[in-house]
Amino acid sequence: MNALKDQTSTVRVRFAPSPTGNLHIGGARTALFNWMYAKVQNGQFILRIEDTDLERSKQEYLEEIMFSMDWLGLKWDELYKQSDRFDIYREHAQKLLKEEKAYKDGEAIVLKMPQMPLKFTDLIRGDISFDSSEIKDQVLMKSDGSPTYSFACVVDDALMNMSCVIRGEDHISNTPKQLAIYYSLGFRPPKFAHLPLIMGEEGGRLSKRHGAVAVSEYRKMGFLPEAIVNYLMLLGWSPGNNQEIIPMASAIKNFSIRKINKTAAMFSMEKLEWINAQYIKQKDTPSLIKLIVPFLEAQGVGPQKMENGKLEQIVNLYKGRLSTLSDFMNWTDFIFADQFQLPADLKEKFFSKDLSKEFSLLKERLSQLPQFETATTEQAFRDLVAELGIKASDLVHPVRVALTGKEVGPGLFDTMSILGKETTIKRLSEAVQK
RNA sequence: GGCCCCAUCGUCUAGCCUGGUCCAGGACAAAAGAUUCUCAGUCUUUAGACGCGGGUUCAAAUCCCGCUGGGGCUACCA
Repeated sequence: MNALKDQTSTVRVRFAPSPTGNLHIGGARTALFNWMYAKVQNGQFILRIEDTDLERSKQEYLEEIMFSMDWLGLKWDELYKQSDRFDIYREHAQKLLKEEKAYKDGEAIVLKMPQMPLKFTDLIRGDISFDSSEIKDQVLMKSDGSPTYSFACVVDDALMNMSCVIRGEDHISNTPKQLAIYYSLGFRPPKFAHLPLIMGEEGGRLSKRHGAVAVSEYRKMGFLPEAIVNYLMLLGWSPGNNQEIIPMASAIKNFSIRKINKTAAMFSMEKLEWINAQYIKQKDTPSLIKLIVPFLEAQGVGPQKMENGKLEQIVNLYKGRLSTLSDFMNWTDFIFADQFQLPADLKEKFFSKDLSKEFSLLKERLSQLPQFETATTEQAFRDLVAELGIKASDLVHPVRVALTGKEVGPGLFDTMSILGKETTIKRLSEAVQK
């Protein structure tokens, strides 16, 4: 009914990355919390590219950031680039100059720090105040005509009608400087919420020296976007019902900025992997296949090796043991490889004793089977070991090694069934003649 | 150094606002057992925390102060 009132009460939040690198996992979490907050409040989520540093900003990073956000499912309602808005910043700086709230220093325009209490109520931390006498005059426009971070940020947040600025804790100390800019410009500051930082496993802020930090790296490692998002939201927030695997719909339902905690959280690859494994197990096989195929292709596995029913059988068998999609490759390489080399250490461990008699008997029995499937191969195998008077496990392990080149893996008879009669027999022969 | 933020199991956290229901709950990791041809998975179980010191109070993980520890900022980077 009242358009103006509606306008001002609308929740508008933003994520403002700088395209000087790929989307960082910490940035992704900031984006996620902003996005969730917008969803809960039925507001808008804005993506603003802070590319005022012309030197370091790169188009490829910009594209990568948008791609990764999209991949994570964080869709934005509006998009801005600060490099398109230099005129606006210049105008506002000129205004401050005219009003003598700023002065020139060479070509640069510098804000006279007003002497006033610079305090705000952080939605997560409560009241925070600074003494403005401790803060020096702030450069607004650099000598090269580009705006500084704080200035562009304030002008944009004000002009874009942000209701709340949700960002990392590292910006707490920037807030008083920005508050001074808001007041000098005559703008009303938004609300602020400063998120706890994500730390690396050895402490300190999460950075490249701790391993992968870019969302794209996690994608390439075979993490699912749902799992990354799920893990990230658990860093500093909890739905409060002991739930760990949280579907987005229920996360949004339970989300509240008040429930975000203040403590920095250490990033744990192990927990991320566990969550990823849970999501993989939850997937139905056809969708999982779709996700795995690109990884197979990247390994040079041709489509002729991915026949419909076959791949489904394989994926079903290995689904429960995957932490990441790329794990699938490590488990199943022996299925897709034409050539098969038995690792020397395993050869030594399992075939120093002569097994040619057992192996040829097994080959004989297996080749006679009219139906080569899990149940029939197992029956044939068990009959044979009973006749030979040996323990099943005495033969199971060498046979697994012969077929897969690995000591561990799923049930032997499932493995045989996937390999098929021909390959199974061929590998049994090769193992004993080697 | 100055300013600012933070402090529950090894890690992520619930509880703290509105003190008693908490000899502190869950999850990851760890250990043990069950299942099985191995490993993984699954199920069951065990171990494991309120940083320290002062207050306030009949009562403190919860409120207050100090210390210690960790983190951030201190750029014409964002």
